Amino acid sequence: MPLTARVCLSLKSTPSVPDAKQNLTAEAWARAALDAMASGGLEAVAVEPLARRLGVTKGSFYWHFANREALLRAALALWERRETEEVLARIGDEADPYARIVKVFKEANAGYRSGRLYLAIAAAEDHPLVNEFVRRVSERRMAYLVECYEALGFEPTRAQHWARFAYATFMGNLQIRRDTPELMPGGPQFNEYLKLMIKTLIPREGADRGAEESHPHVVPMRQSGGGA
Amino acid sequence: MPLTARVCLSLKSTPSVPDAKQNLTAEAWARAALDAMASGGLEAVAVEPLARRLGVTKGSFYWHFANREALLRAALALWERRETEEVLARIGDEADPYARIVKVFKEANAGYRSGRLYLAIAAAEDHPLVNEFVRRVSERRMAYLVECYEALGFEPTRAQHWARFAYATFMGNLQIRRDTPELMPGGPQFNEYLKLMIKTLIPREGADRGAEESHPHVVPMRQSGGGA
DNA sequence: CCTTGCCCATACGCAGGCGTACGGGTAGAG
DNA sequence: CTCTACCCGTACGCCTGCGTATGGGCAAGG
Repeated sequence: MPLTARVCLSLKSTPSVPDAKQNLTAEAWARAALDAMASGGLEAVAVEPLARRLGVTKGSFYWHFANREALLRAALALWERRETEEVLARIGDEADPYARIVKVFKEANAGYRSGRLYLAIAAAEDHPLVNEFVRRVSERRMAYLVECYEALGFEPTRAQHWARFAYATFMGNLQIRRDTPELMPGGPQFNEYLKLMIKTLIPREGADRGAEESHPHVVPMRQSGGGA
Repeated sequence: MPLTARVCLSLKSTPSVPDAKQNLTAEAWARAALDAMASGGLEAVAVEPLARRLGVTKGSFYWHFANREALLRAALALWERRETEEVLARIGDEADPYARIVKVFKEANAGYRSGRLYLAIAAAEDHPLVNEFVRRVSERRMAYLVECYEALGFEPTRAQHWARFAYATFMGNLQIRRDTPELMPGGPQFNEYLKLMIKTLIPREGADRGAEESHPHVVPMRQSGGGA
């Protein structure tokens, strides 16, 4: 009954066209698991519902994975890979630390889908495996922000404070957008809100006032051992 | 076998002493449900595990509640009551809006238990019943903050922006403390962090600079015709 | 003592998810 | 054509949680 157009694609390239009913890959299961997670949390990553959604049965699943935890591990690994790759791909080539933080901000407030997924995964921090991945991703994000603030001329401690402050604001905005979207404005109001946060969370050392529209490049301070 | 010390306490007073094995009340079930929720999320609110934890069987539960959803409703109602009561009790008598926001901040960053519970409940926004309660609580909190910022002299739109900003920071700090507690400093470092957020999130209209240690009371502006 | 009402234990059927055993079908190699 | 490896369907047992039916213990009231 199945079409059986044997392709057997490796893990490095996404099929891009699911082609109705090809043979499933482990990554297809992992992607479906992430989708389910974004929708219904960790508990939604169940073998039989996923199999139904993919149009197959458990027989397929237990061929690719040893058990449910293996699927979770694969899904979380895929998520971690996406996070780091996307972040590095979109804002990694930006030299100016100010513009980097701004980009992070706009990405964080624009990509609702990835934010929702993050909240869903983070909500299951009880699970030790999940906790491990969440820790790595969060610490990496924070470290990136700390670097940005240090490149702006802040000493390490204050850079950590500002980075934590900014990261907390990202996360909180995600929560607000998910739980009470009517409290998050749209259109020009949102742009005002965004500008307020950016202006507030990226202060210039010593002087807070001046330059509302233009964000002049700040000369990074030498910080003892390493340059920015 | 049970001690059977008939007391039959009403819903308005907590027993204060569980006394080993009294007859359970509906509120005792609701409190247990909130505890389970804070630990394991919405899925942890299961009848049989809760019964085991309370030392009884399902027979007790289905005497007090019609079904699981009724327990959820009672638990969420208890949560909402606690939230509003506690907030109003602790910072309701403060006249100065600046001090009110500061108190909100310190409470939000101090009470980790209630924050964890909030995150656990908010993580189940899929559930329509949960969503309803989360919306009410969040909107009430936001409205309170908006009032504070308006009392500080901000026009409504900017007051909403600042309130949302501050609220997002609260929520984000909760997330950070839960997911990556090692990124949240303790002791004097935390006080520095707190002071930075307070100083940044409660600006004085027009002038951002000045008064690092002393926070002078700002005269609230009349906002009939629109201030700022 | 007996009745009534409150609170709970026991036992059952049902549904859904996990993991396993086993068989079948297809494609490619020979 | 046959054999083999790969991928998946089917069927089963197990566990856990939901909801119900039913009975029983205990205290208060008569």
